[in-house]
Amino acid sequence: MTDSIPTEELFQNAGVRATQARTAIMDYLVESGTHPNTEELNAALAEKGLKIPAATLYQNLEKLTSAGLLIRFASSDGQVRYDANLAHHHHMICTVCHRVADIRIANPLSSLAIFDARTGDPVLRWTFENAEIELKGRCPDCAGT
Amino acid sequence: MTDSIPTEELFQNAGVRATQARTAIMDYLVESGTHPNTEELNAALAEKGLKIPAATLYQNLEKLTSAGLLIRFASSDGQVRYDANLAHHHHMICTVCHRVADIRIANPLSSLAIFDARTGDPVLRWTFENAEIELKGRCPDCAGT
DNA sequence: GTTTTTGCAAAACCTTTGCAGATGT
DNA sequence: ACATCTGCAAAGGTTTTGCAAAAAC
Repeated sequence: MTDSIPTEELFQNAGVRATQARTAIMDYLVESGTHPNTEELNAALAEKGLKIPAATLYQNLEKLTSAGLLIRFASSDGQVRYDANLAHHHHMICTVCHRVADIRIANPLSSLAIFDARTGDPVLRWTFENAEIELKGRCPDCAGT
Repeated sequence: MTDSIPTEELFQNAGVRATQARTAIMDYLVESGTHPNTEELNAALAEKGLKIPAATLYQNLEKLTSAGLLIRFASSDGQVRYDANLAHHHHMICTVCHRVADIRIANPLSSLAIFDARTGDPVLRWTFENAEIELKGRCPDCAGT
């Protein structure tokens, strides 16, 4: 785990101005470690007393994403989500409480036994670049229920 | 590979009427083995001379999905896509030509070495249900370029 | 003949854009 | 002071809804 760099400094290094809305968005994503969509993000900030207009929110998310301070991705349900964890990682999603945990999978891609789903033949002639893996299951709190 | 069941029969078993648009959608997805979004699907059917209004297309995709004849999923770019391959499988996407291949991964979930991306600790206390894996790389045709 | 589906038009929804005033550097 | 950002209003694109005519069973 890396030491956290102050948000101000992050913004300065990236050439992005430190405005109230922007700082709040970034801080929330870093501190909560969550992966909200715009609606969830807006709700979370509203609870903290910060109402950000839709246009401003979208503009900031675009800015922070293109500046490389956030990652934008889509979960398998199609929701566009934002993530302050820039290191390559995967997600594990609780099917009960929908908690999302960031995970690292140590197995190398080359250890995967990949077959063509139609023919059953091994898939040999592709070159692999990366994988996005979404695991679903029950988190410790929900596993017992 | 299972033998293909006639579309008419599939519809009858699922209690879904066999209309022209619906049959064309289903046949196209089965025959092409592709995973189009609505726009691509509409374009493909238009090329075959079948122009389906947006409302009808959406209604049919919803009907076929809820009847269990199609699977709806979102690729990591956020596009909602439809798939007539009902067997559990994953996708491998060419980063050059965007071809999508259906793949099966033989390794059991339990063989994955999963660590918490924040703490580095092994993730032990979750129960796993399934995984959605999207591999990216280059297909045989594009690997050489 | 009854129920479902089509396909038009309208509505709802999410995201982007234009721009004047406010804010950050 | 200058460039950027905010936030309102308006536009754009996609998906859903209402409903009368058409088609399927």
